[in-house]
Formats: sequence, structure tokens, C-alpha cells
Amino acid sequence: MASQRPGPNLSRIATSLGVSVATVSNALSGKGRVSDALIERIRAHAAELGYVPSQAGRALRTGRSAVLGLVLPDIANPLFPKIAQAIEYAASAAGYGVLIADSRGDITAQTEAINRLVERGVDGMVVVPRRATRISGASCPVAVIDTASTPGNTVAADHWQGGKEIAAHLASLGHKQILIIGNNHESNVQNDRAGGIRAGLQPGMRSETLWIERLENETGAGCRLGLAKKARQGFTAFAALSDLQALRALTELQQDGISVPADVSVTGFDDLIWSPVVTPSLTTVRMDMDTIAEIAVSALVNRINESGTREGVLVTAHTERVPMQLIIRQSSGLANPAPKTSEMESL
Amino acid sequence: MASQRPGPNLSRIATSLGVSVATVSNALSGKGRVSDALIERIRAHAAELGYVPSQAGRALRTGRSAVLGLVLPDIANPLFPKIAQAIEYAASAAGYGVLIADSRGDITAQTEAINRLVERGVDGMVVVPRRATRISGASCPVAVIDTASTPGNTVAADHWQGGKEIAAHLASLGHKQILIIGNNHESNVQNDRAGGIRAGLQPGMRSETLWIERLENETGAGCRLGLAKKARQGFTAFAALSDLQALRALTELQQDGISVPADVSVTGFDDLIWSPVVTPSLTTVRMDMDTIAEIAVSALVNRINESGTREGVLVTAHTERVPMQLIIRQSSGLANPAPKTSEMESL
DNA sequence: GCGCCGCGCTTAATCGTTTAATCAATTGCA
DNA sequence: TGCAATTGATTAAACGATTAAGCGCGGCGC
Repeated sequence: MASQRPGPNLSRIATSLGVSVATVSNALSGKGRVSDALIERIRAHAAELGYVPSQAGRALRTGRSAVLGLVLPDIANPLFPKIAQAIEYAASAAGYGVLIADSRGDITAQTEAINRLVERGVDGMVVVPRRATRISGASCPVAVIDTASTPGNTVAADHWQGGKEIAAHLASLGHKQILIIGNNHESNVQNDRAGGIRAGLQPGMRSETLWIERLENETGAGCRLGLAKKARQGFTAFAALSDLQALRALTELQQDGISVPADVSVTGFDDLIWSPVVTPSLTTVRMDMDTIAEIAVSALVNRINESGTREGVLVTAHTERVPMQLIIRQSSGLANPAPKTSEMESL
Repeated sequence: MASQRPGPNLSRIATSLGVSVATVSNALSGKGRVSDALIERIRAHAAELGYVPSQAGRALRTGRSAVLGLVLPDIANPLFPKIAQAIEYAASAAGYGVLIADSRGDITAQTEAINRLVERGVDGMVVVPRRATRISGASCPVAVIDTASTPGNTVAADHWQGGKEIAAHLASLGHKQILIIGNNHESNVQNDRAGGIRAGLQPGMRSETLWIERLENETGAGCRLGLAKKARQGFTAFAALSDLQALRALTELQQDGISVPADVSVTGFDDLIWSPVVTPSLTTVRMDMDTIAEIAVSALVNRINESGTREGVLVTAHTERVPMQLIIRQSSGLANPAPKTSEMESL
């Protein structure tokens, strides 16, 4: 009949049960002193009415929004789905919502995005920074997920160790000459991965590194990488620093009639969505994004709970590096002892 | 010195200027009656203090959170980056934040995710539904982005027309036998795309459809699709219903020594991130996600603004179908008139 | 028997904003 | 000049939750 605003609130429950709002609040939160019997009655009635606390009211009173921000600055990052999923899951388990702010690749847009989140009153935020950028002090706790070598990094996959896993794997298959294929040499993540590979090489092995972006600046976007020539020069393994580059290498090699893994091996990083389904399926290294997200979120939540004064700080976590896991699939195999031509070590 | 809570609020500005909070509020929102001179003074002072309105206070009073929810139920959907980016951009331009809720592929989790969003008080939400699911009435406006054939769909790319573009393109290249490669025959999107392709075939052309999920149920995940055999049977074009399947087809064909596009053509859908960089780069059809997002968001915003009683309804938009754009790259070429063996039309 | 303690609940203040209602002062018009 | 209308501001209530403080009452100790 005479309907008020939709959705029951504390006072509705209170009057309906003949108690005060404070008691209802205490009963539901379990904080004050309420008799067990009354707690039961109140909870039952609240559930029956389908009561959902108003985040707005709560936020206004407590000064906490129970929302975290997620800043993903790298445009159309193929890791986006996994990261977002993992962060959302971890945050949601901790009782937080996740507000996204994608700055379309732009660096100024990154700070803008961060400001938008702050204005919306997020309690903290997770930032996966655009390469070689520093997070300007936002006025709330910030967790950075990048890589161990980044100053201020909170938690990340152990990209270096991942690289070593790749190197060890290729070494065990008898590969001697490895071409590392990266995109951008300013990326801390890619540098750590490449460094790990180099550090993991056995005596008698050597590597060379090809940066795609540098090549494309000369030759144009989407250009050939010239991998067939590299194969003829004696490289038997192509270790890409991301599955995207691995895919690019794989298809170029195949197009040139070089068989993977019979002639050469190809490996990647990240275990992206296509890795298991291409032919041959990609040997890669997977990051444990769920664990990373959980660490990042709990670091944030801890800081939020302890600090009354919402200062802007980079939070730190107990565990900074989460091990990566080697996934061996079809694209890596024994080194072919007889390369097509014998120009070995000519370059 | 004696510091209060951080961040200036209306009352701080008010006392500092010797006026009432209401006047400040009116001056900033431009709603009530305030003299022009005072409006100027207040705005200047607010800007100087770096005033940001409290979303919590405003939300509590107005009943609007200025936040939209985004539900992406398909696990690790490779379109996620584009969708999220586009929605976030459109929402942000309209003054809304975007709260994400990924239900990890689960259907019950989809309703759970929707509930989480509702509990957080979103004003509306954009749902990209898991295949063949209906959105149970959430208690706020909902925009559905799927495909035109889905009941309740708000706006989507014109997948059917996209399919016709592909068919026309392949027809113009002289292809007669086309193998359509889809993942799941229950997906409305994939069905519309396949339907469009079939509808676009010229007289003398024929198509067959291969559903990967059905095949994998028998043969196991990650199995071969047997495309080489299909090629021998006379199929010269492989039209995948997503770039992911196109990539799978491309690499399998290459692995079997079949050259693309010299021997056969491969096309995809969606222009995913790897499409331009694989070799050969993928001919595909791109959806105008920015336009779609803008339509969906403005439909939501309209409904939010007109309806005082936040009812749960599927909103409708003026434009329901947004045209897709054919991107011709290297993976499609003239039909090879002489297939390797001549078992044509044997199957 | 008196006072104190603690339990169980209520009262009331508060967070920051919006907005209807009100009010004083000035202007307009006859 | 007197009354109404308009302008430019204030006052106060409200949104829904949390939480410190208060208060009556029964039990316990001495």
C-alpha cells in the first residue's frame, strides 16, 4: 500500500521489530552488545526482508568506500582479462568492489585515470604501470604490480626466475644458440625476463636479443623479423618475452617453411589464451596471477585497515616475487643437430 | 595547524567564505539562485582548495551512485580489453565510474556477480551475457550487448552483416567452397555470424560448418581440426567465427605445409590483438566497440535519468546494430584454382 | 541493605551533500 | 506610498549507516 523508498533499511527493520536502529546495526555487525536471542530475531527478519546495507550510508559514516581501483595503462594488454579477473576475485573475497580506469596508453591519461579513481573515493588501488613510468603520489594506498626491478614494486611474478626456467629447459634440449625476442627494451618486465634467460644459459650457450619495436621503427609496423635467416645462422631456439611475440615468431617461421619444433623451438611467456590451441601449442611460462592478486589486495587491505589517515603510499607486501611455472607444450623440442645450412657462428 | 579531516568539504568552504553550505552547493551546481559575483568567488575558492565533492555524501542524498556495473561472464574473453576500455571511456565521459564483476564462466556466478553489483548500488549495468543465458531481473536498468538475435539485446555489432562482408570478400576472390569454423553452436553471436556468411554466398558457392567444441568432446581438447584433409577435399577458404579460431586454423594449416594465402585463405572475426602481427596477418572483421559502448551507456544513462524509481529493466537503444568493418590483410587471397589433389566434392 | 558493576538496549550525534521551505531586502508597479 | 513580486541568501531536514555515551535494571559483593 503506502510504499516508501524501495529496499529495506535499518530503520525499517527496527520499527518493524520494535527496537532501535542502533540495536539492529549492532546485531547485524556483531559489534555492540546485543542478546543472542535478539540477534537471531533481527538477522532472521533482515534476511527475510532481503536487507542490503546501503554502501553510500556506510561510506559516508565510516569514510571507507569498500572499493579498490584498478589501473591498467597498457592499451589493450592481452593480460588484461587475467589480471582483472584475478584482482576482482581477490578484492571481492575481501569485501571490496573493483573500479576500473583504463588510460588509453597515454601517460598523462594515467594520472588522470588515477585522479578519477581518487575522486570516486577508492580506498586503495592496484596499478599495473605503463613501462618506465612512476606513480605520482595519489592520496590513497597504492599497490604496484610490475616486476621486482621496478622501484616501488609491491608484488609481481618472478620474471627473472621465469627466464631461467626457459633457459634451463632449452639447455636440457641441447640448444646452444638462442635468439631472445622482445618488444621494447625499456620495459622492466621484459628486461628481467631477458636477464633471467641470459643468466640461465649454460657454458657453451650464447644468446642474442632482438627488440621488435626498434626494428619496426626502421622497417615499419608488422614487418618481418627475419627469423629464417637467423635460423640459417644457427639459432635453434627462439625465446620470446611474451606469447604475443612468440606467436609472431611461430607464424613467421612456419610461413617460411621452417618446422616447429622439428627444425627450431619457440617459447613464450604468460600462457595467454591462444597458447594451448595453436599448432604447435606453445611452450611458455605462466604467472600465478591469482596469488599475485591476492597478495596485492591483502597488502592494500592491511594498509587501509591500519592507517586511519588515508595517506598516499606505495604499500609493500611480505612476498614480493611469485614463482612462474614452466608449461612444456609442443613448440619446444630437441635441438636439431643439423641446421639447413652451415653458416654457424658467422654472425 | 589544528587539522580536521583531510579534504575540503562544502562546510569548510562555506565558513571560510562566510556563507552557508547551501549557497556553496548551489553555486557549484548552478542550480539555486546565487548572484554571479558570489558564484565566481565560491568557484574560485573551491578550485583553490582543490575541493572534490564526496561521492558518498552525494550518493546518500540523491540515491544515485554515479557508477555503472560491467559484467563480463565469459572467462578470459579475449575481447575483454576492448570492451572494458570502450565502456570505461564512454561511462567516464558521461560522468560514471565502472565497477567490474567477472563471473568466472559460471552461470550461477553470473547472477551472483550481478547481485554484488546491485549491493554496491550501481545505477545501471552493462552485461555481455554468457551464451544462451538470460539476465534475471536485476533491480536496476540493464543494457545487454550480445547480438541482434538475442531477445532483450540492447545494442551489438551487426554480426550477420559482418558475416556477409566476409562471404562477399571470399566470393570476390573466387572461392567456391567455404569451411566455416566456429566454437560453440549455442552461441548466438557465432550463429549470427555463420548465418551471415551463408546468406552472403553467391550461387555456385557452398559452405560447411565445423564446430570445434563438438569435435573436442569426441577427440579431446586441443586436438587437430583436420583442415588439411578439408583442403584436399576442395575447400579453399576457412572462415573462422572468431580470430582465436582463425589463428588455430592458420597455424594448423601452416604446420601441415599448406600455404596461406597461396593455397587457401583464412579469415576471422573481431580483429583481436594478434591479428595484425601474425604471418600472414589476418583478414578479419572489426566491431566498432566505441560506438557500441557509447550507445549502451547513453541508453542506460537516459533510463537512469528519466525513471525516478530505479526499476530493473532491459533498456532499449535507438540503434540496435552497429555495422562491422572488413579489414583485408594478407591471409585471404585469390582462390587457388588447382588444389593439391582432386577429391573435390567427395564429402 | 546498599552500592557498584555490567548487561542490554536506546538516545543522539555525525559523516557531506542536496533541496524544499523560509525570510529579509530590494525592486516594480499602480 | 503601499503592496506584490522577485532576488539572494539562510535554515533545516533528509538520505542510511555507525558509534560513543547514557540509562535502567538485576545480580553480586561486602
